Amino acid sequence: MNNTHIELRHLRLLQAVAEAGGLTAAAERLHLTQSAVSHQLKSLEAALGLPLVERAARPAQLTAAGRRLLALAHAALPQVDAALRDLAKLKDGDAGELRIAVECHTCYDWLMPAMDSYRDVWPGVELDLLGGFQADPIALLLEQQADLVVTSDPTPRGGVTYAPLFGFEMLALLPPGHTLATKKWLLPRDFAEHTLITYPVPEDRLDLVRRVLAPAGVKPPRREAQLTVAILQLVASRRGLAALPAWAVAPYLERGYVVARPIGKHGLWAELHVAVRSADAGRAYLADFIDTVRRDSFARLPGLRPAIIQP
Amino acid sequence: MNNTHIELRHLRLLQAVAEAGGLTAAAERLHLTQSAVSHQLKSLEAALGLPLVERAARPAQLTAAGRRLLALAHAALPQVDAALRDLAKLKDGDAGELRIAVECHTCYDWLMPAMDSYRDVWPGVELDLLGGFQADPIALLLEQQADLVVTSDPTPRGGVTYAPLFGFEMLALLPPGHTLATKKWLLPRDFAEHTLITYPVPEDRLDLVRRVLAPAGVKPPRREAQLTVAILQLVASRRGLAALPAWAVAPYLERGYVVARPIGKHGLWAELHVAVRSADAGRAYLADFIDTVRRDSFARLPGLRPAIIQP
DNA sequence: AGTTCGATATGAGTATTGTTCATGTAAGCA
DNA sequence: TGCTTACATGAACAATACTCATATCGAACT
Repeated sequence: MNNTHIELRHLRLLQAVAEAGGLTAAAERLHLTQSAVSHQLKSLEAALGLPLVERAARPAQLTAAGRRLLALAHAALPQVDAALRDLAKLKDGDAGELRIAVECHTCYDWLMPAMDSYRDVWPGVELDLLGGFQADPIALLLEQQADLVVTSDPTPRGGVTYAPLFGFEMLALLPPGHTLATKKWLLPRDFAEHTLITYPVPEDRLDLVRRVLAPAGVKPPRREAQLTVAILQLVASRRGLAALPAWAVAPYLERGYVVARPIGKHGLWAELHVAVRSADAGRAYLADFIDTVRRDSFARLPGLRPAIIQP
Repeated sequence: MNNTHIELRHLRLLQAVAEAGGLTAAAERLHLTQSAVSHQLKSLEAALGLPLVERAARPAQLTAAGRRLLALAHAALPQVDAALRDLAKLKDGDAGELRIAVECHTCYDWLMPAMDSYRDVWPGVELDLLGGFQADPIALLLEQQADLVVTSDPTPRGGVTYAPLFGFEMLALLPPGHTLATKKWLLPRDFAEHTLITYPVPEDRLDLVRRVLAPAGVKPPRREAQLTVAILQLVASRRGLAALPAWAVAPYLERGYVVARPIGKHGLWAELHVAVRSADAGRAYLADFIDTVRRDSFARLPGLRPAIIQP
């Protein structure tokens, strides 16, 4: 009689809709089509005899029934994950070594908290963060100096397996009150007359230069700074413009310290991936680290979207 | 990577296997074939890369991995049920009236505790137990005197909807040391020379008489008693034989007060069903009462099996 | 108003996966 | 050693989840 055939899939769906704020965005996160999400939600609502999502509102609002089911999802899904983790430990053991190399300056912002959550559930894994900027971190991987690399360039290489983390937007930063702040988004020529403030990395590693300015033939003067705060300080004091990931500047935007604009009409989007040795790809503690980072990032960082590029 | 596609279905399966003590028994409870259960379990084990059930042992033993997943099931499934109940309340309201009529003397044994658990989750429903033995309780249902009837006879009647509760075995009771106790099971003629002690109901309501003794032309003398303990006392003091549901006599068997034997090689099995007015069948508080009773009974009563008879 | 754009809905077709049916195999018990 | 009970297996079938292509809807902007 009360044969409501609800499944974990439905809970994950509802959670994704709530977190992503819409069916379409949820579909991307779940690696499904928008149609699949719509159909699935509809059939669930039909089975329950109750609407779960207020379709009109944006971002999509859950109904009272939807919120009750979401509460169930929040209670149950972590338990499921924990159980699967325990099973993985039963299978492969709960110890391991995980030396992480990062090729991106701002990545520490989200990597450190993610590592903290990870440590809680895999206390047996020895976590290490390799210091210093690495020119070719993938080499470290193959030389067994590192076990996991965070990179923005998932070009296939022998013996290396990539997994996508997320896509994020690079925002152009202007001092408050700057003339360009009147525009909704910036074009390559808007950078021409300004100094570009960047981390100390080669030009071909800068997405803004490589994918936007260079193709347009714009070559602004550059000035380098080591730290994110230093870059922001230089922008705020009108020494030039910069481009940083949305998540890295969100706190400064809130305080009005600098102003951000998309680069190009659709924005400049970049992605992060992790690389591991293919031989290690099956290890549970490694796979779960990647899951943890991804989950943690989507929960913590603003303006993420799923990665699209296939290695 | 860690894409273990586990679903609530799997948890319910594992719980059924653990409770029923075997794949075949679990299949019956889930209203599936044994084959389906075997396939499903196998695919789950393959997905996890771990065996969950020790097939050799009887009753089927869970492995460490199986026990971990079972723990998850015990934690998660009640939360799911609670959520579905809340949704049902959102949909249909949380109040109602539920007057229960019972046509079986021993049913109070399990009905009262089940009503107690039910009261906890549906405090808004007014529960009433109609007293006295009813000749035709279905009539009460149609006259709006009762809202739910427990019966062993689900013959279709207009305006009445039946739902199966469970099947149970009627055991013949002998005093300890009785000659018949040497047999593994009793045959109709074994009853011929003994007084049959029963509740005060017409003969055609006694399964033993109707389905076993009458067809064999055996007509033993009868003696009636109102209470279960009285019947047991009479058997123990060698005034005759009786037949009662296995669950009703289990505590007395443990203490060796009486001895029980199956009736016929395969035992005499009876079933209980509930009847509600078809107009009410959709009401959430009613449907959930039936679920509660069924769950509660299987958890509490020994030797149950799913009902087979279709109304 | 009309147009455009982003988001959701829908219907038909396909793919996947769950279930049954009909057997086969292994282990426990007279 | 047969008999019985429980589980496994493979092929056929059924259910259902997903995608593709397209329609509809609503808000924002001329």
